[in-house]
Amino acid sequence: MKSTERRPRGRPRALDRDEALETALQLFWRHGYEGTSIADLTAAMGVTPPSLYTAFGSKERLYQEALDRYGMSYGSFVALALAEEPTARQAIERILREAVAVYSEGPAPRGCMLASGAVTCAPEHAPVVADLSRRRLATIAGIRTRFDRAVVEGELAPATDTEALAAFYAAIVQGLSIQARDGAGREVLEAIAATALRAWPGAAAGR
Amino acid sequence: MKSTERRPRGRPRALDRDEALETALQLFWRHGYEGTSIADLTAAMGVTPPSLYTAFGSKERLYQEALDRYGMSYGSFVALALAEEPTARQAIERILREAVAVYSEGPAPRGCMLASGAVTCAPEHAPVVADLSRRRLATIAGIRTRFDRAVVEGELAPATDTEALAAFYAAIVQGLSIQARDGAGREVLEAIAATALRAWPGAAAGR
DNA sequence: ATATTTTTATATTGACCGCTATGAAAAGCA
DNA sequence: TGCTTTTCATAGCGGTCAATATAAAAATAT
Repeated sequence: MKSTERRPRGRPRALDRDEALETALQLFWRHGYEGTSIADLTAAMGVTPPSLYTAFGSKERLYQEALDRYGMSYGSFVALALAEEPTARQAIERILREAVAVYSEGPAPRGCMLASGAVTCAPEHAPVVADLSRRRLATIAGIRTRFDRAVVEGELAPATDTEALAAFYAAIVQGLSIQARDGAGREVLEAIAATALRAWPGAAAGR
Repeated sequence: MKSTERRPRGRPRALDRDEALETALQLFWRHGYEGTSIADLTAAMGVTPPSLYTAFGSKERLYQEALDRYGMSYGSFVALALAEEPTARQAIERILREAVAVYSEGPAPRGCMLASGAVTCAPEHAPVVADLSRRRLATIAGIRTRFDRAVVEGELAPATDTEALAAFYAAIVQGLSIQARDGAGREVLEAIAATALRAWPGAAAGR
């Protein structure tokens, strides 16, 4: 019996916090931080501004929570691949494969929420840009750490510039994100990924 | 003698159109379309709104003119490299080299104005996004055309997927742009470019 | 029943958005 | 010296921005 969950004191909230956060994620993903207004958010959630503010505090904090949620759902494939795949090479292959799938999904492709979110914006929103930048750098650092492990395990040569290699594959993912939003076909995106794998250390280049 | 230039009838304009356009280019480059307000623009130009509107029509048209100017100045190196370099390979090398230099320039790196300009934004500004997308696609098409020529000239194998190869190097440039804005050092950016060249058809991959 | 607590909706807040109506200022033309 | 033409600065247009003051509504607690 779950009767241990006592109802709190006041009026029960009509807003499903989890559902509302998913709605915010979708809007921010498609239109970015500056391109999504509080009015857009409340209309899509079916609530009024005060409900949104008591639940999430501010637009900026709501955006950060949406980014967290993205990292634990649509964007989780990167960390999962790095942790689960037996080799760094296989991890990168899976990351590129899944990036193509996620970024080109739906009638209006959305790319990567981190890469396409808020690269440029007004000076007063600099904290948002800095936060996004930090998240992108953290992703690259994660890839690099996996490459360092591959060096220790003998998969990659000791002289490998793991920082540069991680930055390279991150650049590919960022390029995939932009071109997906530009409407590039899945075949083109897959071809970009395949070409990027030709740069893998020691790999034989194709024709 | 250049006396053939008759002064027009009315009050002479205090606004130097060329100088004002360069100012707009810089602001739009740093802060994007939505992140730059008319007030920002007029303040930086040292004029009042009516002067800006008589000279450029609207914010959207000013942005387009700024993009045109970018393509003929800071961004011209792509078309120049494609036209001037004797081989496609040398053209790509030069594009990557100059992209690193231009994107990481200055105290606050600006990346590529086309790649970082307005990937996501409010639905009402969809025409701006579409215009930028069109310019990015045109750049890729230009690279692809150069690659097709390289196939005809025997530099690249007839079976080369020139569309995919062009999209790949465009993705690298887009990734360079984002990471430059994120503060990546010049060495990292150069290493990304060097890694990308390892994917060149027939090239021997490094360690 | 009454009090307490929390969330809700209504209605605004001041600031800023892109843009423009109005009329004065500055030039050439007669 | 007018008269015409064009650009200029002042001031403000309606609209939207993110965020809130206020108070009614809806639950538990006493």
